[in-house]
Amino acid sequence: MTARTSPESARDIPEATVARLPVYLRALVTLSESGTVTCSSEELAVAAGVNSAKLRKDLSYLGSYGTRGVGYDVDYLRYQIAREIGVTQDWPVVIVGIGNLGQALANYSGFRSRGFRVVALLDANPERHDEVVAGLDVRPFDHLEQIARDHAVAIGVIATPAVAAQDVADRMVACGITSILNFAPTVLNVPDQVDVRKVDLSIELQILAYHEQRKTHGAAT
Amino acid sequence: MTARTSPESARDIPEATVARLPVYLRALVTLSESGTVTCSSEELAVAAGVNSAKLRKDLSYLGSYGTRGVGYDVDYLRYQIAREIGVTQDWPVVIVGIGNLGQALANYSGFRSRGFRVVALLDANPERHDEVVAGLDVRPFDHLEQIARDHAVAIGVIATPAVAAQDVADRMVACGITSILNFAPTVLNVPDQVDVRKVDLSIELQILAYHEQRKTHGAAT
DNA sequence: CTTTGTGAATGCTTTCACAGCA
DNA sequence: TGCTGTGAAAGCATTCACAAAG
Repeated sequence: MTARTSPESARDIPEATVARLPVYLRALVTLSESGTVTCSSEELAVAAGVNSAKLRKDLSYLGSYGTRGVGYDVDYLRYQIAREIGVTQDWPVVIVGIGNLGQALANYSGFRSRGFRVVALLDANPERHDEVVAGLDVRPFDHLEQIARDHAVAIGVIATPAVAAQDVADRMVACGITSILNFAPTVLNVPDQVDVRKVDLSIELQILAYHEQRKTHGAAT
Repeated sequence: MTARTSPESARDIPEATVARLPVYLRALVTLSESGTVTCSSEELAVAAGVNSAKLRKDLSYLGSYGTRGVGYDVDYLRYQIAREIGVTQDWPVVIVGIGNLGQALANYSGFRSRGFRVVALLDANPERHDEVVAGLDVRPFDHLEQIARDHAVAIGVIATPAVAAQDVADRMVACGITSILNFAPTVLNVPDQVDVRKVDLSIELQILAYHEQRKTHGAAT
């Protein structure tokens, strides 16, 4: 029953809205870079691929950042959303499992430009410890504890094979990491206070296959 | 009560359920490989990381494949779900954009083992056309039309930079591809009959960052 | 007159709780 | 008895439609 004397963004934002805020932020960055100063909810909605009623409802959870009859100031709204998400600061991140996918993640420039900094790459396989990926040494998994402490890492990325993922998650949790992005195709068991998000490439394809099957089934002409 | 003479999988399955079927399938494969013959909804739910009421409700949309008092036959249910999703057949897939991520996807063994076959790798950059990735030649993007026709490709994967993604999507649609998995951080505009699913790595991290920010803020005890 | 912000209505999803069957 | 399958209830999310504000 935490009595929060809340500073101001204590409104609780629905999960569905939280998941869309980064999309709005991306659209705003694009608009800003193209020199757009002001935009209506309709324009931003199109850029973000949602409908404008939903966009306005989502933004209303953050506060009243628009002007009636005019729209939103692109840079102002961009800042407010970035602040709400928490990407005005930089988040240190470790990636564990430097196979093909781990390397791709390490090289992904989109992280750095969006508030994340990869501080270490770890792999259990000693043969990889020679390598340098994306300008970082690949280090032994055992270094996790020290790295997590030194850099105050709160977010970990798991890109190992499925069998290793639970062990890695356990070790991350033991090191005080409380947010995990899991690319391994397995369910992770973690304590309640730890957030896990999963990205499963083949699950996404399977969802597409389901709908595809339905299409070719029904109409054919 | 519905008197269904219907061809059999004509029930319409809620989208939220469709998205979980691949997770159940994966859990069933694991159970099957570990020699489990029968499992209760509770056991399967734990393996899939959901609660058992949700699992049973989800399965009820497919039909009555369990036995009261006993549970589910692992292999039988596994087959029924695979059939419902449409992964008893093989789906030919093309990957466009063979950078770090595209290479990782091309090498990902989880596709082949789960009903998908990568039939071609395409890239617009001529410098890449020498390379062989995952046993496949990297071919010019212009070959898309012919490849799509020859292999009856229905599913395309976009792993290009954001600026190229819409063009690639347009070309895919023109070639008759009706399902797209998009890894580029941009919104795609496609006709209604085309399904798009997106995977955005930095959006996932941003969602974690939002919750992380809340944790370190509020309670400490 | 334009466009936001938001109650109210609608539509989905999850959870409950128990009847029905093995 | 034990566990599935499912109506009914509760909880979320989206959409509507309009009052309020500039």
